[in-house]
Amino acid sequence: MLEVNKIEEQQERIKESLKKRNWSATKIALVDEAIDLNHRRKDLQTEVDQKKSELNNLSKEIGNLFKSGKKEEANELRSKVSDLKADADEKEAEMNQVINLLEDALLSIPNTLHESVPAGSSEEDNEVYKDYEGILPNMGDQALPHWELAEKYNLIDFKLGALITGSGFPLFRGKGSRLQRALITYFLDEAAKAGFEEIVPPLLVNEETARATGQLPDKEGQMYHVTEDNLYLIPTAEVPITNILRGQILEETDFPIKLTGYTPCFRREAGSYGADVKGLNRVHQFDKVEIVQIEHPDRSYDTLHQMVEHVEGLLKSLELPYRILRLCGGDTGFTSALTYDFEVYSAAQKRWLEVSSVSNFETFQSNRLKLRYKDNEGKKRLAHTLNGSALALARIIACILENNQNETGIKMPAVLVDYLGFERI
RNA sequence: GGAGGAGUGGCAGAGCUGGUUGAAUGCACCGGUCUUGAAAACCGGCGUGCGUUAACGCGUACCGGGGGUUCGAAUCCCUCCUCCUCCGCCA
Repeated sequence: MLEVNKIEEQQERIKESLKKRNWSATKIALVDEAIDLNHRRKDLQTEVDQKKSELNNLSKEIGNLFKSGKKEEANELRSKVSDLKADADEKEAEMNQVINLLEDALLSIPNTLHESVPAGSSEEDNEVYKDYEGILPNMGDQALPHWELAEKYNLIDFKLGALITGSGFPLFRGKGSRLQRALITYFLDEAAKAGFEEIVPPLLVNEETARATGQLPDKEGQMYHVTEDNLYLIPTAEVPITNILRGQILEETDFPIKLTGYTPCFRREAGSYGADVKGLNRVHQFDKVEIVQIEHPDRSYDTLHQMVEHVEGLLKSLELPYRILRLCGGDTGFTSALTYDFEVYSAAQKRWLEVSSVSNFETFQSNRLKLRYKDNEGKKRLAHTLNGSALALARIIACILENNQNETGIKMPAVLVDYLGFERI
């Protein structure tokens, strides 16, 4: 959520950013509405405070009168105060109404984009920030897509997953599960080497937590909701891990805070269909190692690029063809100011699959989180939050299987061999 | 799940027969005096949000969250959450 004061100060910049996100003029008017509501809120606040002040003074007077035994006078004043009170209550109710409207308006305005974000409406307009440097593998027509390889070598059973739960819940087995576990451990080890503290967070979160990182209300329908207890299954480890810092006031020397965690991620993915959801391309449950950083505003973009490098290092070590995209305005997430996506080339499907998304949220999350730090002058300021997948497993597995296959089996990336205990499937 | 107890400022800990209590006191912290320096001692300061102000400041709200009673609530009532103790159940 953007800070109200910032909206007023930077309204032109914010409106430009909304245009980049492909917002219509009528929707952009929301910014003016928010500013207007904020003015009304301030006016009402002043009025309410005044009335309350009056009320407080009279109440004190009544107290004093009682104390000094002037009961009649006290009672007389008491009846007079009632009207004033009703008046103040009414104004306060009005103010609360305005606050709610303002809140709604603020919640529906996405983060302000970084200046480097290209304009555009959909993924077609994303900028290739770093293209693949080699020649894309050509496996020929006999190459099998990963779901066929998975069946051939008994690695993943999609039918069993569907039987037990439903489609989009793959069941890994044998060397398939082993590969899964090897990747998780490898990614966590690499994150640890890069200085990230490992976290095992809860997989269900409450409403407040989901709100603080911006999943609510924006992605309400994307999360599985346990209504009985009003808890949500996490769509990413970002949610519980970033919330670790909720409400904290940091010292400048605490930066950077680097956290990582492996969790399964649950996503309803309502509305997806076709080739997009075939095999591991898009599933309701997948595993992911997430990296989260809390940074000083002056350094958050350097940090973003370090995180990009970290992810890049992982993909290089796995010997997968990858490219990096800078997301355009229309494709950048609601909460993000700048997002880099990583895609790996799935050689049998002959398509790029997204495996990581690295974002700087600037103060958009920390405003909701109330995550601040004391600057040199002792003033409290909002910190910047960042996160990235490092990495999301399902599609990585799809690519490893497809890209490394030949007639006799599938070769495992060298960095995984020690974790796996075998070189080939 | 059942019974009981508790949640107050960075921490500890008063207040809880409703009325200068935003909150005693101690510790911690910051500034000063003293000292060659430090410690001790002494003096002063020391929460946050919102509104207002050029600023000093002033107003308002906040004593786990929400709601209620009252002219007035940290103090009374309801409800939810969390923690502790005991019982039950259980990986």
